[in-house]
Amino acid sequence: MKNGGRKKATIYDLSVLSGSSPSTVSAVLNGTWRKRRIKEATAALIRELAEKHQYTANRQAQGLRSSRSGLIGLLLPVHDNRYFSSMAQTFEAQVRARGQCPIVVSASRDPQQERETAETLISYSIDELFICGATDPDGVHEVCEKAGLKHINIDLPGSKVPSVISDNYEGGRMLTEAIIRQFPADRPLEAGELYLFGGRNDHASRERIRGFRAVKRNLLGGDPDDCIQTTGYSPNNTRAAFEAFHEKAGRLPRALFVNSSINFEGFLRFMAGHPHETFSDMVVGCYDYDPFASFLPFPVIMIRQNIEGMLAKAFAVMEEPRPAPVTHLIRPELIAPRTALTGPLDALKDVD
Amino acid sequence: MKNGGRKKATIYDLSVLSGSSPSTVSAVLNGTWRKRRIKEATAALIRELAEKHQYTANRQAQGLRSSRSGLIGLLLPVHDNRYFSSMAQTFEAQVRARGQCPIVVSASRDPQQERETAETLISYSIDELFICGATDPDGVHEVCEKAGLKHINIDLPGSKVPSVISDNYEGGRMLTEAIIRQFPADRPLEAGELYLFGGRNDHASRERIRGFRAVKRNLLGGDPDDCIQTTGYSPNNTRAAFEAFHEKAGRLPRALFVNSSINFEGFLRFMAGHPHETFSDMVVGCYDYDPFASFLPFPVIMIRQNIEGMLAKAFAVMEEPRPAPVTHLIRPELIAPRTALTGPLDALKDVD
DNA sequence: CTTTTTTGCACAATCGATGGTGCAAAGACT
DNA sequence: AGTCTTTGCACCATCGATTGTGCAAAAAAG
Repeated sequence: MKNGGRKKATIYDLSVLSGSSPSTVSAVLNGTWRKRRIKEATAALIRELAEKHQYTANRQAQGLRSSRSGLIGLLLPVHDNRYFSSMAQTFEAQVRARGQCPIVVSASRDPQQERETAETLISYSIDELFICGATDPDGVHEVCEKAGLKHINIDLPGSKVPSVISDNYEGGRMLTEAIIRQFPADRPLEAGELYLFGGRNDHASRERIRGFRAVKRNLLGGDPDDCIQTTGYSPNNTRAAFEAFHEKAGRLPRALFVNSSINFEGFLRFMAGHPHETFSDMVVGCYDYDPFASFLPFPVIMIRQNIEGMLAKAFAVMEEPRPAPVTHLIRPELIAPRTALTGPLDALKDVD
Repeated sequence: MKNGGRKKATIYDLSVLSGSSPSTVSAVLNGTWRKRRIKEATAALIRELAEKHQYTANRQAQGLRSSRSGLIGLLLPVHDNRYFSSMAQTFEAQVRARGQCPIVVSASRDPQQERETAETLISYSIDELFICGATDPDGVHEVCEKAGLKHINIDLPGSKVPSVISDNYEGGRMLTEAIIRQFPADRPLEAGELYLFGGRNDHASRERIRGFRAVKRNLLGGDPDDCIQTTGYSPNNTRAAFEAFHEKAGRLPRALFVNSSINFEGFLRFMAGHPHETFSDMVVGCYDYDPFASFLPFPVIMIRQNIEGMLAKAFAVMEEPRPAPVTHLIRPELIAPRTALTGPLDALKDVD
């Protein structure tokens, strides 16, 4: 142990050791030293000492002085879901690439928790906030606005700042069409056999449903309201809806459009209580991609939202000086059954 | 907009407004005011003003003064995986319940990135660090130790501080036995038909393999080395191992023990290139639980690690004054095929 | 009406880094 | 040698909250 091994070195420590003033040390270590006409030799000495004593700047002190922290926040509904956790993974990589520190938190889709979480992040002087899948983006906006914090919406749009979201209408169309086309010409799907389950009254669900209805009407004709069951996002409510349907109709629809992978988990819970045969001839489309879901015992067509695309766009928009509060749509991708895509995990090197 | 709507109020602002000194305001707002014998009326006035002006403390300033930040870190290998994202979700809840702010970051299973990430967190003066699934826990330990940061290992053990991990040996035994018992008595599994794929030379893999061998030897007899294929954690390497096996043997083993859900993703990639029939009579056991994986077209027996249990234990150990650097084992749970468990998501209320 | 005690609070130093300002020493120029 | 520049750096206030210390005014005791 070269140094005391205990407390972290500060610019004051280096100042004493180098015989320079703290401000000189600071300038050398934060890169502004040329502007301050510090001699190359002085700088070299200080850098060497910093290295030797493993100096790292105290970010709290830096942040206090500059009212910036180097932290970039991502506010998620939940972590444990492939869509959002991929979002977190990709976000981290992009923030790191910009030399800042990502901080990812979830707020449970609860408007109040969303606002409180934003407040907390603000108290740490985060520099920017990406609001992903928020139930009340404009509520979070208020909080950010008041603190002068730059922010942007992802996945679900707000009205006060720019939003970057999945093209849910187009995705809903693609998925619906793929479901219908999955059936053979000699026994085609009929209008009463295609149901949508899941989602609630948020922008994403509404747009997906709009796409669903448009294509369904076009290809199959009629579309009575009971073909659409908005169950909310809770797996258990979704399961209950399937149970109720099955109870009443004596069977499941031949084809399902499931609003999200979280709703799909509700379907799994239903599956657990029913034998294989119940699902043997059905086709399921799910808005969201999960590799394991793609290999279930019936054809599962999935929509993979373009997470990298959305985040890249969001970062780009963030850099604009005064971006207009418009909504940018990013096209998602249709994934055929039994497809295992590569993901952020593949970027890792696998040491042994 | 009642206040200026721009900058955040500070204790100095409230000091002017209330006619008290900044230190009095500070004491009132951080709860130490009784100790300082501040009058009830004064405190009430200040609280009222704070409320009115939506005062929130600047955590950077607080942290600078106290060299604590209220941040509790969780260092993960990756986000986008159900096991680790559930870990993140549960961690968040536990930290929030303690009135602190969770900060979750990933370090890609790369020893150097692990250390650098820890350094970064330290520069923000985090108060505690939970090191989960680190490739080099003792390396991270060095960094924490030097900064005087309390820390603990989860999921993979280190030797310098306490560790709380899954009982991988017992889990490996349970899973192996369940796989073997899944086969009917009239056509039992034979020794040469049970293979283990995935994992590498880390503690978890070694213990699982040890459990696998013990049970296999006991129930089926012999266990040649080629029944164990440690492919690392990369999905693509895992896939390649399956391809190679299939190429050589002309078929897959009847039974598989897959080391983790990430390795299972490698198996999915293999599956994508082969027809259904290839898997029709096989049984797969996977160390990790994923709800979708549980419903694949063949029996999938899974191990659900007790995440809540591990974290609860870890928090408990953290509170001990000088905990011994021992490893605490938490028993995982065997999950039968076609099981959809509830998870952290179910704690959310689903508003509409 | 003093002396002692208690109450209620203000003052000022401090945490570590930053950046504006000022000033001595060295060099350039007349 | 005297004036003007340039170089190289030190000094000090500042960011917002915390905390040890000190000291008036009020209350209690004598």
